Amino acid sequence: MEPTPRRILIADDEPDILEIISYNLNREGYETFTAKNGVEAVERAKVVNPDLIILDVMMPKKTGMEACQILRGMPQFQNTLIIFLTAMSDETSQIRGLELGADDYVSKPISTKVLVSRVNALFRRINTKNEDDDKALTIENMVIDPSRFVVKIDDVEIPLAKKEFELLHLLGSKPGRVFLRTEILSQIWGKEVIVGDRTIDVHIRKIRQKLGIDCITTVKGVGYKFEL
Amino acid sequence: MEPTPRRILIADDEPDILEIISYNLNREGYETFTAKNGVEAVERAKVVNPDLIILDVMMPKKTGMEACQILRGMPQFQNTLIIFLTAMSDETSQIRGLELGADDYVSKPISTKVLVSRVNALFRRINTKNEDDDKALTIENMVIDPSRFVVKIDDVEIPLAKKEFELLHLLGSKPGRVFLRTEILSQIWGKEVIVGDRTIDVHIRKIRQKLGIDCITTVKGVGYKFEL
DNA sequence: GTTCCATGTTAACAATTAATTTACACAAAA
DNA sequence: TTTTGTGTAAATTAATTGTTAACATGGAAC
Repeated sequence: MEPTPRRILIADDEPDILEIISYNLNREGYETFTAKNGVEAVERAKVVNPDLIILDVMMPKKTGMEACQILRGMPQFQNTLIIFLTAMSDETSQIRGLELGADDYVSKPISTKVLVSRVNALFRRINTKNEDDDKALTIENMVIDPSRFVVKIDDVEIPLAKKEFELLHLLGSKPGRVFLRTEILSQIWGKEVIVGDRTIDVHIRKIRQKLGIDCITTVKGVGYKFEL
Repeated sequence: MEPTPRRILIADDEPDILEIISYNLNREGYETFTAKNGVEAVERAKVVNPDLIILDVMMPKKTGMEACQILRGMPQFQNTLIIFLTAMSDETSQIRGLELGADDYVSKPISTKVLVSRVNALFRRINTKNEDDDKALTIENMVIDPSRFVVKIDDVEIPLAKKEFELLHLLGSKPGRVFLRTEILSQIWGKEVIVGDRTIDVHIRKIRQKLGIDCITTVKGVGYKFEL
C-alpha cells in the first residue's frame, strides 16, 4: 500500500514565503496547506489534521506563539509536530518557543534547504508511530473495532462512549501490560490537559459496567491493565 | 521508585565546554558522561549506553560527523538521539549533519539555556521511556516483569503490592549482590522520605510469604540480597 | 430557538488495600 | 550477659480506588 504523504500546514503572513516553502516541501513529497495568520492556522489545522505545523511567530490576528498555545491545549494536536519560524533569533524567544511545546525553531532568513532538512529529521525520528491505529483488536472472544467504534463480545455488540472506547482500546492494545495513570492521561487526554483524580476511575467503572465482564485489572498505586 | 535519569554523553575537546554543559544538564536532572574526541566518544557510548549524544563537530582523532556515522552504523545506536554542536553555522554543514542522522544542530557560541531547551524538547517528543526500566528480569524459574507488574514462578503468577514488587525488582536486578538498607531506602522510598526501622523488614517478610520460596537472604548488619 | 439526551467531568463519601508503626520474640555478636 | 540487629504478628494510619449523584456541555431532535 502506498503510504499517505505527510501533511504539513504552513502559516505565514507573507505569500512569497508560503509559496517557496510549499514548493520545496512538495518537491520532497509532502502535502502542504497554508494559512495567512494565527486564527486561520488554528481553523485550518482542525480541518486538514496535519502531521506538522510550521508557524511564523510574527503574524497578524494571532501570533504563532498564541496559536501554538491554543493548539497544544487541544488533545488532537498534542502530538502534532510544531516548528517556529522567526526573524527573532534572540535566545529568550527561542527558549520560550521550545517550552511552549514546539519541536524546533528556525530563524529567518530561512534557508529552505535547512528547513527541509529539519522537517525530514523530525519525521525520521517520529516514523516509529503505529500505523494500525484503526485495526480491530481481537482478544479471545472480544473484538475492539476502532473503525466502527464498537466492542463485540461473543458477537454481541456493545456500544461505548468515545472516551470509554479510547480507554479500552488503549488498554487492549497491549493486553497484560500495565498502563500508568499518567500514561493514560497523556495518551487519551493529552499532556497539557488536566482532569481530576477520579476521572479515569469513573470511565473504568462505566466500561466494566457496560461490558459486564471483568477484563480490566487494577494495579493499586500503579495503573490498570487489560486482562481477560 | 525514582525514575532512572536520562543519560547524556557529551563529546568536545574543550574541557571548559564539557564542564559547563555537564553542569547545566546535571542541574536539570540528567546524568552526564564526557569524551574528549571522536574515538573516545564511540568507546564511551558503548559502555554507558546513553539516551542522547552531543557531538562537537570539530574534534581531534575523529570528527563528530565521523563519530556520528560510526554510531549510526551500530544497531544499538540506531535510535539514540544525536545533537551536533559546532562553530560552523553555514548551512551546508548543517544539512549534512542532519542528513547523517542527527536530530538537532546547535551552533556555537552556544547558549547553554538554548541547548538545555532543545535537549528537553527532544526528550519530550521521543517518549522513549528508559526501556531498561520495564524489561523483565528472568532468574531461573522466576520472572519479574515490571511492564505487567507480575512475578511468575514456574508460570504461576503471584500478585505483589507496589512496594513489595519494587523491592523484589531492585534486589532481583543484581542477583547475589547485597543491597544496604540505606541503598534500598533511597532507591525505593527516595532520599527525602523517612520511614521507620522495621519498614523494610516487614515488606521483605510479605514478599517471602507471598512467594512461598526463600529467595531473599538476610546479611545481618548489612542488608539483603536476592538468591535463588 | 428550545428542549432533551448522551457524554464527560467533578465532588463527596465509602470501601478497600497498602504502608507503616508498635511491641515483642528471638538470634547472633560483643 | 548484654547489646544489637532482625523476624513476626497485630494494630494503626495513610493512600488509593470504587461508587454514586450532581453538574456542565454540546449536539440532536423537535
